[in-house]
Amino acid sequence: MKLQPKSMPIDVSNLKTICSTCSLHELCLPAELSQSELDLFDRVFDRRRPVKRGDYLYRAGSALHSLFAIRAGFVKSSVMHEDGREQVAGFHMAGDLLGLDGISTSQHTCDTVALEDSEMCEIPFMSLEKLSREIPSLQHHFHRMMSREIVRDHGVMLLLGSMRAEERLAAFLLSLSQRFAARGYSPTEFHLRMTREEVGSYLGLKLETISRVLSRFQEEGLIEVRNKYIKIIKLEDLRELASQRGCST
Amino acid sequence: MKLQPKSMPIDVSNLKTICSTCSLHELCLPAELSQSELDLFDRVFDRRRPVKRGDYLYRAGSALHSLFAIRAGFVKSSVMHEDGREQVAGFHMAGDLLGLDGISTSQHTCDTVALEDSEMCEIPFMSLEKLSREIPSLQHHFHRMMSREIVRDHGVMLLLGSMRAEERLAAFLLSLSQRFAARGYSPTEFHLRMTREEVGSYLGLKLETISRVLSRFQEEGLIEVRNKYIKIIKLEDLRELASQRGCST
DNA sequence: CGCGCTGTTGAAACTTGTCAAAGTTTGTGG
DNA sequence: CCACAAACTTTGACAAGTTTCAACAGCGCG
Repeated sequence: MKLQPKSMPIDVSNLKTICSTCSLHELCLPAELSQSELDLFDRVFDRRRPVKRGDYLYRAGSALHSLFAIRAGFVKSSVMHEDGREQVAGFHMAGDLLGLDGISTSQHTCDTVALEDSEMCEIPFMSLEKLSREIPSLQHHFHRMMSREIVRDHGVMLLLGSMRAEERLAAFLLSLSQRFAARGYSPTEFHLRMTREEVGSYLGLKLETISRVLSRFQEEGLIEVRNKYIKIIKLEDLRELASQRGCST
Repeated sequence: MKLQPKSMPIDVSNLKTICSTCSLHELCLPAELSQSELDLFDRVFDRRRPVKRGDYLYRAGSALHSLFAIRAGFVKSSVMHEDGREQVAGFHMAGDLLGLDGISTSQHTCDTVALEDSEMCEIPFMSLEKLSREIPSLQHHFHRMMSREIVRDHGVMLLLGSMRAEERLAAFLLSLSQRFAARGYSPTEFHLRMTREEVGSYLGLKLETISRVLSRFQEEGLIEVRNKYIKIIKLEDLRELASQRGCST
């Protein structure tokens, strides 16, 4: 049995940096730009930055300089309690835009760390604002991405506020499945990049509960679990469990 | 004993519509604009719209036309489950900007309804985008307001994900207190505009739990409760209960 | 090859939800 | 302006779901 998901459809090492050739540009900030706009965009944002597992993109309290678009990899952002407890605020993958929390006060309010070796496009925020004054479709798309973040957060609030453990985990798995699918990976087989504890933090549950519910799902034949490997067997049943109450990780 | 909070510091009936004379413009979208920019802003956005208690500003699924800045009043927004359950996503008061969720897909994703007679400034979104291309400080302030919404949502996620009922309610009361104070009302005496059920929905708790915790707070002398009237007696103790884990309603 | 981190599982404790009943306030129509 | 109905709130007893504590197993990195 094959335990690894399909190999990555993007060969990072061969990619040119610029957006116009990036296979993500449909998902990412320059979506909807015309070729000439894209060229302009490229001229302004040509920074590419690899980050290793465990590297922080930014930390709560640090000044906002740039937003980061994920070119490849997997990232977690979390807010800290004063007492040291961590609440995971989101998991992010290729095409997602990070750092929006920092615009409000020009200081980041959460920590963002790579859960696997990743590659970012760094987008100086001042430049983005300037350029988006010149390119209306860029401006609009940026607004949509911020708004999408708000909608996503509402989904999480819904999940945390009114779903039981099983429902939360089902919604979480479905959300991952959809997001992987949108990026060309298998929607039914994938590796979790995060620990049970991080999943639990995100879903407002303890790691033991995550472990138990995953085991129960497996007993019921909904999924197959082996460590971080997940195979979704009965997608429809999972969907029913989550009651379609959309959550978008 | 006086059970009513101070009368409103803003006499709505005497206000002119335009932002330049609005006592909220420090809190609201045109914050940071110069006088000439403000005049320009006024020329574009002079719509003022009263809404009665129970009126919807917009509903999930409806097209985004305008954002709404609250001039006066109190508003609730909520997302609906398919099964009919409601999750309150936020409570909003004077100076808050509503409708940001609709930018993502040009369709609103939540319902927004007035909890008391209120007055809105309607801001056509297309015009806002256009104007913010011309006025960088407006553009930047708009971005900050969207970002603030994201930060606020993270605070709620933290609250829902890792605080117990008492902590959640303490944080909620403190947040209301701060927001009233910022608008010139008493930070220690106010009327809740929403029902226990709505508070519960927002905090991920049942209405009975809200009622019980409020009673317990009263027994412990932290607050005085009479129906919707709340008087905070031991602000510091409440703060400690909430562990300062900031939530911004 | 072993130590540490991660994950699994069980039993007991705790928090919150559910159900039910009664009291209170608010709004409406006469 | 009163009366009644509807909506909201409080409180208790009990049930359910989740966490806590603890022990142990497995995997992976050095």
